[in-house]
Amino acid sequence: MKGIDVISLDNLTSLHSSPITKFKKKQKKRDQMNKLEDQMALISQIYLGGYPQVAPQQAESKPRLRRKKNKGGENNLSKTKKRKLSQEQVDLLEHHFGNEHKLESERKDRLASELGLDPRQVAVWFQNRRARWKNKKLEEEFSKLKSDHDEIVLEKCRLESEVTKLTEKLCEAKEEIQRLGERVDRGSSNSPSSSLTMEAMDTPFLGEFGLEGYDNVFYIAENSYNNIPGMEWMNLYM
DNA sequence: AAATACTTGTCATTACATCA
DNA sequence: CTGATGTAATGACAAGTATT
Repeated sequence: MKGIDVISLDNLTSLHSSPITKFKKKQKKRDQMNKLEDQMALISQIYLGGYPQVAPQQAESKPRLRRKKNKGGENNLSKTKKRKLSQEQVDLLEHHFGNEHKLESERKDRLASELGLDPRQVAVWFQNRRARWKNKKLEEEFSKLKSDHDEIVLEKCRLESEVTKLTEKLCEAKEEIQRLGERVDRGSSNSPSSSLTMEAMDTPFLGEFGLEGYDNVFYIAENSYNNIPGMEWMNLYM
């Protein structure tokens, strides 16, 4: 039953166009009804035998049979014949698809008669072509996202190794500060008033670890080093 | 305004054609 | 012959619009 709906609807839809006046629409409606009557005749013909809905050019080659939902099964007469479009037909369709992916019914009819195909075939071709185009776009989008992702993962690895290196450097710096502190403490054990403070350590000290110009880095509120991972030790000197 | 009918598009699926 | 692949065709459904 559905197949028949499609057949009759097809000829109705082939007459439809979106932006047209009401008058034209009414006229088209009348034409549609006339066509529908023709279709009813065609449908009864189909029911009586065969499926003669074949485009002019295809008529003498292979008759197209109507497809049945139940595959195989009781009657083998209902086997669909699918006809491959010729290269010229495909080329022209591709050309039109390149210009515009949507197919207005006027263009569909024009193309169909130009190609010697059923308007329904042209519509179906465009539908399938749009689906293929969409798939291709999705694939392209996917591969682009994937390469972006791979790039980001690489960058993450790079940053992680940099963090590791800097952490190591920081440990070394801590140890060095510790050593210096102990040395100063030992040397000045007789004069407690001159213990080592951050004030006493100016840029040349920082420069020892390649931190020239980073004086401001240490302009942090008292005790706030607790909030910085790996910097808690700084509070010892604040 | 609501119900109904119709059109058209998308999506998933089926079935045929072709090729390795 | 057979399985994989491409694609024409089908059917279900949704959304938009016209009609009653």
